[in-house]
Amino acid sequence: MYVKEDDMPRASAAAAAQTAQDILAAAIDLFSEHGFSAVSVDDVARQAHVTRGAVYHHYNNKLGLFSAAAEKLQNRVADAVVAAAENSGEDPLRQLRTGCHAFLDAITTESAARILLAEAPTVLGWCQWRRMDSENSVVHLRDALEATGVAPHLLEATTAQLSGAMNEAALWIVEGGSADRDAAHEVLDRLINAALDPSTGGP
Amino acid sequence: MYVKEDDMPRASAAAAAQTAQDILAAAIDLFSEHGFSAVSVDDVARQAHVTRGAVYHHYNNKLGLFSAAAEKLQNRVADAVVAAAENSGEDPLRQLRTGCHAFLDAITTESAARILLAEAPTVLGWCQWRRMDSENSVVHLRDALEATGVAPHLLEATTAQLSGAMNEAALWIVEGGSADRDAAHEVLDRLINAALDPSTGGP
DNA sequence: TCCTTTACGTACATAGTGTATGTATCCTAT
DNA sequence: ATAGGATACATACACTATGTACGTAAAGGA
Repeated sequence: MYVKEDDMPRASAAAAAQTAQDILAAAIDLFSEHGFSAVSVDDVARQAHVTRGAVYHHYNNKLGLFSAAAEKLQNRVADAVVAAAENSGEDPLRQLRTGCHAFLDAITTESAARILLAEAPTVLGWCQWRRMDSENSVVHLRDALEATGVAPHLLEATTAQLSGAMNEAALWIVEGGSADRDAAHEVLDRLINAALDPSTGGP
Repeated sequence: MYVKEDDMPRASAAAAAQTAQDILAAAIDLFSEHGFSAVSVDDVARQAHVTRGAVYHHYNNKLGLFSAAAEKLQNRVADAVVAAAENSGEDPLRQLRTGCHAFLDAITTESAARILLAEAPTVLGWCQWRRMDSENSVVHLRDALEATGVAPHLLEATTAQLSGAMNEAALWIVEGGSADRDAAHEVLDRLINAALDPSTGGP
């Protein structure tokens, strides 16, 4: 026989939103620490002080839960990037630079790196991940590169490779220490310049 | 009751090696097409015309099977890269360039991209993957960058970000068409130059 | 106050992993 | 040559995790 721990009325609309939020927070916490497959829905439920039924009610399956977690983290990162870029003035090149460095800093904090960079592409599958990433994060990079005058036929390829470089740099920073962070930013500056300067192309 | 399809003596040493190879081939095929979690050990066993028992005998669990598959593909790619680099003469810069382009071409063929770039880091976990990748693939890039005179304090960061750029480029090529391939190679050349030329550093 | 909807909790069906066990064949030592 | 272990599988079973069907109680509008 199940007995409610707290006698607070859990079924009101506000309370329901709160439990959904609790579940999501627990999911982000556990997924970022142990990875998708090593975390069971029951684990998430326990950490959120609910049963699996509640999880399946708010998020229709385990993938939905993970997807929601990834989207939440992605929005946080994107917000930080956009805010930094907008605060850096009008020059598109300066905005690009600032945005890239802000991305590196934002994604290496609050355990976003593992979920967003390592697991999301695999767990969600490429099509869904690409769509999510394109709509939220990469699109800003693409637009910034376009604004600074990257050759149109290289725009997509440049976006992809610069994005890949930043993602790998982020994972490398997370794994290493803060000394690595400075080096990563320095190398990133070089790559940004290369992406912009046509004179450096070709052998 | 199970009846052997072929009456060939399956238990000899050579035959055992053959079935192990068959199982690995089936695993590579299925994992690359459907992904790790969507493929069951039973699926692999069926495709290799054995039972799950044989799979668990040769590879002690599902992760071991995947690990073996990844290692095999990685060796193939590494061989192609080394061969191309050695055929390109003595100049370390030319070797670096040739090797990078060879990597991009090798990893985008024979379905290595999905297993090695998308799934392996997640499935195997970062520590094991990093170790495997460092010992086989990234180490060549690192050595080549070192030979061309990259600043020591930026060597690791440069290796990571260039590697990340190439990996993302590979996934982008696989997803797109052959027109994308040319653009990817062109952008990659720019990034390589940037990694080498100190004058492009800083804002 | 009734009635539908929401928000959960519970029980079960199913699938997939790993392991224990059985058996036939190979290999080696005597 | 043969006995005895080791190898190469196949089979059966236990356990875990997912998802779903169902039950219940409270919320909120009619």
